[in-house]
Amino acid sequence: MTSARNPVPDPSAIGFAAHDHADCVETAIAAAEARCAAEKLRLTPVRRRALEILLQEHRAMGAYAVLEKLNESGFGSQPPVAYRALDFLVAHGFAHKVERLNAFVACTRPGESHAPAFMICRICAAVAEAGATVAPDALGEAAEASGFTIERTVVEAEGICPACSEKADA
Amino acid sequence: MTSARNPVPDPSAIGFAAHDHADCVETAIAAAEARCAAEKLRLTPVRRRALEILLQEHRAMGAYAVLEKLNESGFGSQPPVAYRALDFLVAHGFAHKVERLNAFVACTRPGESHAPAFMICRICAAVAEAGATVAPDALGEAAEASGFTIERTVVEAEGICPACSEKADA
DNA sequence: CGGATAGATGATATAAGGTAACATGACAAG
DNA sequence: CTTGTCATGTTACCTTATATCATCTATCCG
Repeated sequence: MTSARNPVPDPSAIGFAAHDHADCVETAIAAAEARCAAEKLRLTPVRRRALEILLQEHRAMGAYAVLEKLNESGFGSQPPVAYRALDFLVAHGFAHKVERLNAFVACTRPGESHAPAFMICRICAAVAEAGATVAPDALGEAAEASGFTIERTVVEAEGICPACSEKADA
Repeated sequence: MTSARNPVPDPSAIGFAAHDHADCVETAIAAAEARCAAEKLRLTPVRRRALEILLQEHRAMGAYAVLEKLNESGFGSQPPVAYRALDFLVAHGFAHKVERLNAFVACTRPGESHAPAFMICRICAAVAEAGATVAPDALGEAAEASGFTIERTVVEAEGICPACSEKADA
């Protein structure tokens, strides 16, 4: 489904800007290890590999795509394997789920407090995580007024990324 | 899936507050008809019925639940029937998709400009559409800075609704 | 009127996403 | 060493979503 909309996803799809990619994978893994050690979380082989996969691909991936890669690395090939690993990563802020795409991305700001906001290209499915917290105050007020307790907020903007925008002009 | 999480959804689930429901269905349908006439949109029987269904149920419904109801009304029973009708409603702002639940709700503010924001109860799956526009400025700025063109923004807050909150206290 | 075109519907088939439930294995605490 | 907890693996299955092709209907235009 995602892949149908996105036959040739831009492999450098995150952030809409060039960056030193090789480096960021290692850094992120190291950071994750440190944090898991500190918080007594268990970054098991499957989970670690799942995070590596998301970091390496560096774009939104469906659970089944992750599963396939996990399987290539010698882990189980059944859906729950991937979903459990991804659930762990999401639960602890190492990754996010992009609801709009039913897909997952590695978090680009490990450690920071989390109300992730995404910009999703409708054409190439590239995903960028926006900077600092972006959650709307107005929503908090509305929630308070009605007695609703917010635990998590998801913000996803759909539109056109710079690259596809240029192509359209041409 | 939704129904597994939500075996007994609160039937008066929208807005977290009592309201005159019988009335609002008719009003909304009439408004939709008027707008379709004005904008030369075709509110065909299937589409109209789909909107009625969403309005009557007055909560987030999966496409297949809508399909079932459509079928009871004498329309086709295959998925595309429901998805097409729902796509039309969403495209023109008569309904919204709640990404988090893979479900659809009738819009509670027909006519107003749309950057819908939802509050979703993690326990009973009730959904409330927040009032006025709630889209975060910070995101707009981030987008502009990176050259991303926003076309639509989705805001979904997960948490606990007043009713479930009370139950938890007891 | 009559044909062309565009949009809507119907039906078939299949892809993709997601979970429940149960069995096994690793490991630390008592 | 055994009990409890958490992670993994596997089976089976359910839900959500789309592609595709055929048909129908309305509208526009000559």
